[in-house]
Amino acid sequence: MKISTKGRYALRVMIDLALHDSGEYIALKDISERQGITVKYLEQIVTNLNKAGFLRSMRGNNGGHRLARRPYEYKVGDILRTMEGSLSPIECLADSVGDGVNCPRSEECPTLGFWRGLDKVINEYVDRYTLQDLIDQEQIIAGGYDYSI
Amino acid sequence: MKISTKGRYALRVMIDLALHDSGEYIALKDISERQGITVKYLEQIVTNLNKAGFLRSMRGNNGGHRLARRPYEYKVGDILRTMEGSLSPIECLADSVGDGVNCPRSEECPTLGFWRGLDKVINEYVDRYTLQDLIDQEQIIAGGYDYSI
DNA sequence: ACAAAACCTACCAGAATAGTATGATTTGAT
DNA sequence: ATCAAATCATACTATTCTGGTAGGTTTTGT
Repeated sequence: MKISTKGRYALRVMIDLALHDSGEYIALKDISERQGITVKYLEQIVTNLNKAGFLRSMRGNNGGHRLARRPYEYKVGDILRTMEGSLSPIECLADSVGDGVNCPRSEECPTLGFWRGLDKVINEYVDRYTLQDLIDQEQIIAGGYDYSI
Repeated sequence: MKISTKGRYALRVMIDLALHDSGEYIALKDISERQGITVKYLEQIVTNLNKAGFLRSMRGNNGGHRLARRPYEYKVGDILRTMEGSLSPIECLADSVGDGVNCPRSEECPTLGFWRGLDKVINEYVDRYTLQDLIDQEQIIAGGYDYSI
């Protein structure tokens, strides 16, 4: 029941891109230095995010990546599902239909309802957060908002 | 983000034991036939459940296993955590402390709060259900309660 | 004594995870 | 035109996890 590094790192990449958004493209090299993730591994992650339409990328010199939309327009759930494939706790809820009826035991399965409920609370939770929410958290930690003044 | 077969099967074993509870010990062979899981694999699962104190087991002829308590006294979450080790979505929340502070980045981690929340909704959900709830579900499916009369 | 059953330990094949390696292609700047 | 920086594409690899299988030992009721 673990989120893979791809999912966790993807979130960090998106936050990094948002925090350093200056209109310019941001090179993986820069993200790598800040996040401590190798450029080669970042390439895999960024490729996924790119295919999902989350980024604008530019090849060549001075190329790089930047967010395609504004932070509050990304649901954390969408980012995670893109990387993880599905957040369903069991396989039969992860298929295209997603309601578990393709399992031969579904008719008589006493646990199906329970699993559907777990699937629901997980997905509803991750969809309650946007990238902006995580950035706000970062700002608070970094002292960006000092309410003590 | 998947529950392993061990966790899913354990739930089925517990339900099976509850439904066939006659005061006698129930042999793995019987559970195997009903659930379609090999005796050898069941041994692994039952060993875990036993160590957690969930079962009363008897060796030798006419031996077997039965529930140590009554179905409503088992939280589904306890059964799953026993088999999965932890239901935490990320490693740093799965340790003994369980609050993520042993990660060197925890101080500056903008996602920690988010992950803690996910951990919370998952564990709170699975702890809202008892084994009895799953059995009731089974009874309904099997037509055990026919309110139409 | 015997048979049935749990218990214990070890082994194994395949998949997933978490990367690493190599090189091709594109592009802006000089 | 050339060069360097960067993405893009593909392949490889080591380790761990998953989902079992196998063989033998011990216990116990009859």
